[in-house]
Amino acid sequence: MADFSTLIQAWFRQNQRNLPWRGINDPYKIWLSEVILQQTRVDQGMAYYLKFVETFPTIKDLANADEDHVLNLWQGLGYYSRARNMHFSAKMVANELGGVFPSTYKGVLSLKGVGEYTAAAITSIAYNLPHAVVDGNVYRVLSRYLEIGTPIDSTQGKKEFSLAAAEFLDHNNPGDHNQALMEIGALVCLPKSPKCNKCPLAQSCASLQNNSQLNFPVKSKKIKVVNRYLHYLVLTDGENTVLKKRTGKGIWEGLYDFPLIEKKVGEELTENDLKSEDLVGFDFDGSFKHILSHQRILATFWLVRVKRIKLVDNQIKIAINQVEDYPLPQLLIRYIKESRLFEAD
DNA sequence: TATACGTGGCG
DNA sequence: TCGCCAAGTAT
Repeated sequence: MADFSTLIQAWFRQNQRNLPWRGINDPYKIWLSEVILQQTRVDQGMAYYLKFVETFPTIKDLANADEDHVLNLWQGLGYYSRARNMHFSAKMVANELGGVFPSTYKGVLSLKGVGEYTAAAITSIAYNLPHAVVDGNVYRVLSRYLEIGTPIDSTQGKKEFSLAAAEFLDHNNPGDHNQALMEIGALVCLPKSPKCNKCPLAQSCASLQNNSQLNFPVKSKKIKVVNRYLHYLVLTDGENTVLKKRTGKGIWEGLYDFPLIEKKVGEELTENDLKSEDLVGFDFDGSFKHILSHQRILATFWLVRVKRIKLVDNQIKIAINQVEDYPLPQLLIRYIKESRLFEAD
């Protein structure tokens, strides 16, 4: 009987998707694709990859870009630290490594935003180095194939799955092996309804034999969701509106939004929250529920009319038809699309 | 080690 | 509607 890696690679040759980052060995583009695909589906990331490659064809182009430009291209994809870290690392490669992308596992791992998974993916695919990837797909395939019940979000689990993945690795073709395993996870060994009748590992899969597929992988931690109540102040003097860059450590760091006031449950916005002698009046202008991984945001938008806009801190004033120049959270993009205030001319 | 970090699709 | 999931990393 053919061994594990032979089976998955034969399947991969026949069934892999035709993706723009396949069949290349430019470490920069492979790096970009891997970062985009962190916690992100191919369908969602594809357009972003194409945009990035077109706008920044080389790591040097990315290094020379403004952060706002990079974040603007990333707008709508989420997990914006990926873009900030990649930009930071590109500048580091350009300025401190002579523009040469690192060629060892440790060197790649040292880049900001690159962890064990991404370092293994880049070095195995671009350089044919024997490092096994362990991602969500690998956890799912291997936990079912071997019926490993150790929680994948535990230290012990990470250790066990890394060991198992390394034992199966084809040292002659680590890149193809890694991509084949992940592709099976993405196309066949699905979380809810695995297509075991199409799986190249069906003959030897423990979960298929015992019909235990849906019991794996095991996770121990549960996500708890908290509610947040954000009141956005859309300050306008009839022509311009105030935008503010988010510099704090929290969500949407580096993106722009309106000045906002956060309230507790049941608390309402009052005129005291606005306190401007130039205040003409304010009106409710819409309310959105925005679901995030760990929080449920209830956003209320207030159209605040003032005689003239006075800027404070690092606020900037924008013409109402120029919001597209700034990277914004998806929540605000949705609001702007639905609000009459930002209609172009 | 536990938590924060986005968005969109699916059953 | 809601919880889970999707090629993880930083702190």
